[in-house]
Formats: sequence, structure tokens, C-alpha cells
Amino acid sequence: MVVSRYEMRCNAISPSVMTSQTSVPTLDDVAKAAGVSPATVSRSLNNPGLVSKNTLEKVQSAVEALGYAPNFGARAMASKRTMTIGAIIPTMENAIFARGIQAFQEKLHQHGYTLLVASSSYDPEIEAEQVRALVNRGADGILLIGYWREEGIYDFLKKRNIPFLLAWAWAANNALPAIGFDNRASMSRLCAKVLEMGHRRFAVISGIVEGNDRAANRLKGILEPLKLAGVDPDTVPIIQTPYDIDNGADAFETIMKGGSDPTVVMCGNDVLAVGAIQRAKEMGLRIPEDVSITGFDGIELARIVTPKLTTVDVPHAEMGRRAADELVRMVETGEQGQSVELRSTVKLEGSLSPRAANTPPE
Amino acid sequence: MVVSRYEMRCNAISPSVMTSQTSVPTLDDVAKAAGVSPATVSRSLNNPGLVSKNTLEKVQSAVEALGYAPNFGARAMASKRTMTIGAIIPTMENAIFARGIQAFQEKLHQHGYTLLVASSSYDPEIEAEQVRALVNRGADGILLIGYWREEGIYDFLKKRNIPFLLAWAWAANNALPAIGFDNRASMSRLCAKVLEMGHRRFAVISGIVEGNDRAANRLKGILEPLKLAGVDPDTVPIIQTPYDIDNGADAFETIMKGGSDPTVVMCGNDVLAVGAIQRAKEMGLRIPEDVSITGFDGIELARIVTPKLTTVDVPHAEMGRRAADELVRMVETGEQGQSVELRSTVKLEGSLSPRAANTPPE
DNA sequence: TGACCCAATGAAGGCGCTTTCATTGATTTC
DNA sequence: GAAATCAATGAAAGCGCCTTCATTGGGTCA
Repeated sequence: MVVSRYEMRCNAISPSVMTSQTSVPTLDDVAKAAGVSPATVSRSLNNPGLVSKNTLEKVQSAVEALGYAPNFGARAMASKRTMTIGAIIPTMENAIFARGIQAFQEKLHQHGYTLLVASSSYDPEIEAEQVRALVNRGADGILLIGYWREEGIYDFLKKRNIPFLLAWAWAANNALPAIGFDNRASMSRLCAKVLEMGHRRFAVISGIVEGNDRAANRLKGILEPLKLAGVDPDTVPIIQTPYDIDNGADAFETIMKGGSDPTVVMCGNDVLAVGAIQRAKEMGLRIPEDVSITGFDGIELARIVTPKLTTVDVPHAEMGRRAADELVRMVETGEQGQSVELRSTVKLEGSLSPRAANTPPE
Repeated sequence: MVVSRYEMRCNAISPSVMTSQTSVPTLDDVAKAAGVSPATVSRSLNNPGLVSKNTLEKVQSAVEALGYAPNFGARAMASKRTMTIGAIIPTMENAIFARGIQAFQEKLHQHGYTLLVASSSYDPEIEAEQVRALVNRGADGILLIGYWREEGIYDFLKKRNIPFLLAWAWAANNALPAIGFDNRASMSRLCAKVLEMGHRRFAVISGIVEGNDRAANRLKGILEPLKLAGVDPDTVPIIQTPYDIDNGADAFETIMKGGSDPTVVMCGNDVLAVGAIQRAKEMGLRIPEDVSITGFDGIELARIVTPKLTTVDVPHAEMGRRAADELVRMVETGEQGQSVELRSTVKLEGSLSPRAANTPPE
């Protein structure tokens, strides 16, 4: 942290005159400049061990002098490798994947790989298209979010022999390599806490379950424990809506006006939950006195809202790093991917309180 | 919004057996399958107008049958175009750029371009490296954030004749094409409001100004009006710290314990401001009664915190869309980029109140 | 009907790089 | 001291696609 008074450079940058279109230096140019063959230049760059010290220096200074940088397309075509990993995430708009992907990319960078990110807007067709685009761009490996998608995508990847890894989800007994957490079990642990606190009148604001295993499993993770606790799932109002603050708010209002008078609204993720809290305030409802609210993900928003959101904390950064390590390993060794289950933790905060504080016993 | 009870498919996907490594179909394969020359296939794909209807159909069904997709590297090498735009943003970790980049990419997609995003962690050297990486990958155009960077980057881009556009900043009298807003003027407008409200004891939590024109100009945008209003900038505590909630919190605490007893803390962006609000609460200070806080950016966080953050709203999505349109235009016409200044709006919320409510007059 | 033009297609070169194979001295081995 | 080995380098063949140039077989025009 820098403490300073008012002082700063103001190096306005003047646009230099358009330089004439000198052609981009190629490996052959470097070879000529260094007085060696193109093959030797290539080796100097990719396998310096095979080149004599003397030659290496000549090449290096030629590279410097010309400002040479290898052409990616040509290299990819000739070597069949791109040092590129592709990732397709459902959205970049909210923070759900931001931290994990950032960590993923940093780790990848350490391994010498470049990350290409594409987003699918939760649309399976766009996702399929993006997978193809990334593969055609020569991605050496692909990171995908969750399990459910067109079977064709998996076939395509396997046929092309492109290693892929799933993240943000983990399920026992699923052979696809995944690094993530058990959405169902995690949500169940949270739900158990809520039940422990005496809540019996539930409502749920879920993400869209269709085509989204994480959302589906989180919903299951709520409804199963309820059933076991003797709460009939069919009496629980459930709204499915895309992950977005305003949708969470609208869903909350719909539920609260629906007459079921829940003591707790469990949300499929933090974004929805934060929306719910906002709307609750606007409606003059007190959280958690009038109704408790829970989330899932443990993003920054959760600790910013008032009251702080009870949620399930997920180790996003660790997940990103481990996914990077594993995917690189798969790419470089050609071995099968190993699944890893990461632990999530229920984080109790002010948005959830024992039912006693909510409503008088019936 | 979908309202439903407990019902969901659970299509667990069984991993099919590893398919044997059939080689990837090439354009030549398609040509043979369709009984035409490779040139005709190429034309069918890129210039269908030059091919007879009959031939076109044969080619298309061959493409379908083989599941052919053109190899990106080969295409790039032969055609010198990639339909790819690169963007380098300082960070993906917080929401500052998320919405704008998302809009940028959606618009790009409409134009048929793919976006490659890289992040620099606010490090000029990494940024330079990323620019080179994207250019070597054949990016047809580059989006950069703000004005300040190594002169060499601009030279490189101009020498390579790669169109580039700046965003998230706009400054009069700067010839570099930029689509954004005037950080200094915007902040000055906010500062004027604060002065109007009677505040005279200021403190500032700024982003790191070194190498960051947006941060520098925002700081200027605070200090200049202060000077005009007779407040000596040298008496204003200023802390520079990287954009991060916790840094904002720490800086706030440092300032409040510094003895200058400010009535308002103006922050370089919303992330810092939200951190400040959080810490204020932890310290038992009331916002805005004990001290007012302002931000900049208008990200989601700003409307989630309690009280809501007074900030400068920036049209992120519009900026992203217009940048996409302009950059594509530059790429396709080869014309010079046009700068556009977008309007930001000061958004007054609960985190700022007239000074009367803060402290008794001196 | 002959000279021309045009639409449709094929042949072939080349984009910039990697990699196998061959070559050349120099060094080692028996 | 001759044979075998090895390190260092060069020559050349692609990788998959686009694009220029050439070719063909109708139509068009006078």
C-alpha cells in the first residue's frame, strides 16, 4: 500500500507517425541474418540443447535485432501443438467463475500455456459451437463446467483425442474426469443446518435446472433432506430462474406473495440470494427476523450484503489451480484425467437465524 | 421465469469407450468425397457465390458427412486473416470489466469474430507480452484498456499494421482512437457535488496511479476541483492501493486513524469504496452520518452495499458494444479509428450526505 | 457462324514453421 | 591408425488451406 500526496507523472503519449508497412520477420529472415539454416533457428528456439553455444548466441541476437516472434498458425500446423488450453464457462458477467478462471489461467501461465476463454450464456448449442471453435484453433486441452451437455460434445472431443476436464462439479461414480465439489452433498449440508435451526416452511429459488447438473443437484440437495425430515417437497414453492440479481429479487417477491409464508428461502446461488435480500429490504421485510435467506458459492457479494449471506463456500481458486495442473498433465502425458473432490464449507452468517426468531411456533 | 415443483431429468452421462484415433478430416478429404477439387471446396466455404448450386450441395453434404471443420492455423496462414479480436484487460477478478467485455464479445460474435481475452494483472510487462502473444496468434485487431503503456507496444502494433482501439478512457486532444469516458471530468463532476454538499475535509483512496491513466485522472479529477474550491491538496490524505475490497478496507482504517478526521472519503473505484464501507461498519462508524464515502464505476456491488454507494455510473455495456463495432470497422476497412466520448453520470445514493449531517460546522 | 465473354472449375504455388534424414568433421575406441 | 561414434548442422518434405492463373464449355453479339 503506497501512501502519497499529490504527485504523478503525466506522460501523455503522442501517437508516432504511421510506420511504413515493413513485412513481418520470419524464421527464414532470422536464419539469413544469423548465417545459419532455418532448421537451426527452429532448434535454437525449441530445443536449445541441440545447438552449440556459439550458434545459439548468433541466433538470439538476430532474433532481437529483427524483433522476430514465431507465427502461431504456422507453428501449430507444423508441430501439432499450440500450448493453448480452452475453457468454456457459462458466463463472464457475474463473479461465479471469475476467481476460479483467474487462478486457472495464472497456473496455466506458469506451465507455459495460454488460456482461451469463451462463454456460452448457458446455451448448450453455443457451448458446442465454442468447443468446436476452440478445437479448430488447436486447443491442446479443454476445460468445461459441470457434467451435462450434448453427448456429441464428448464424442467429438474423444474422437479428436483432445483431453478435457470438468470443473465446478464432482459426482461419485462418474467416470468423466472432474475437479470440483459435490453440489448435492454440499447443499444438503447447508439444508441440514437450516433444518436443525427448526425451519419447516421452505421456499426455493433455483437456477434453471434443465441442462445444468450443478443447479439440478443443488435443488436435489435441498429437497432430499426435506423429505427425510418429513417436509413434503410438493408443498415447497420452487422458482427456477436464470442466475441474475434482478431475477432473484423478482422470484423472492413472487414467493413471498404466494401465500406459503416460508420462514426460509434457500437460493441456488449467491447472486439469486443477494437479489432476494435486496427485494426483501425494498418490501420492508427484515432478514432474518421475518425470513431467512441462504445462498451458494461464497462469492464476494455474499460478504458485502447486509446482513451477510449464509452460503456454501467453494474453494474457487484452488479448484482453478488444480484443474490447470491436472489438465496440463493430461495434455503432456496423454494419461487419463484423475477426478478430485474438493471440500466446500457451510458458512453461517446473519441472513439465517433459528426459526424461533422468525415466527412463533404453529 | 419458470415456476415448477420437484421434477427433473437426471440424465447421467456414461462415458463411452475411447474411440480409436481416426485422423481429422481435411479439406482434401471433403474434396474427394464430393468429387471436386480442393479449390472448389474452399470456395464453397468462403465464397459460395462463385460455385454452382449443384456443386455447393455436394460439398455441403460431404462436409456434413465427414464432420469437417477448417483448420484454423492453416486458414490463418493462407488467408492472413483470423476473424479474431484480442483484448487485454487488467484483471478478470473483479467486476470492473466483466460487463463491458461480455457486451464486447457478444457484439463481436454478431460480426462473426471471436474474442480472445487475456489479463495483465495491471503489469505493463505482462501486457506487452500478451499483446505479442495475441498478435502472433493472428489477432486481426486489439482492444486495450486506457492510454498509458510502453511506447513500444504502440510502435509494435503500428509496425505490424494491427488496428487497435482503447477503451475505458477518453481524453480530449489525444490522437489514439479511444471509446470511453473522461475519467478526470467525470470524477470532477462527482467532486463538485461533494463540495456543493459542504464537505471540506477530504481523504482519497486511489488506485495505483503509476502506469494507470484512469487512476491518475480520477485522482486529478478530485484534487483539481478541491484546489479551485480553496482546499489545499497537500492537506488531503491520499492512499494509493491496488483495486481490491480488502485494500480499500485497510486504507480506510489507516485514514480514519490518521487524525485528519475527514468528512468524506472519495475512492478511485467502487471496489475500494465497498471495502471502505465494510471496514467502516466493523469500526462502528456510521455511513454517511460519521463519514461519507464515494466510488466510481457503477458496478453491481455499488447497489448491493448498505447504504448504497454514491458513484459515477459508466455505460459499460454500451462501451463494449461500440468498441466492437468500431474495431471491426477498422479491421475491415483499414480506416483510422474514430474516438467517441461516452457520458458518465453521477449517481447520488445513501453513502454521501451533506456535510451538515456529518459534523458540526467548525 | 465466328469472335468474344463469362461462369465454373482445376492445377499448383506458397504461407512460416517443424522435423526427419543425411552430411560433415571431430572425437573416441580397440 | 582405422573404424566407429557423436555432436552440430543443413536440405527438404510436408502441415492444411487460400488464391492466382489457366482451362473449359456454354452463351452472346454482330
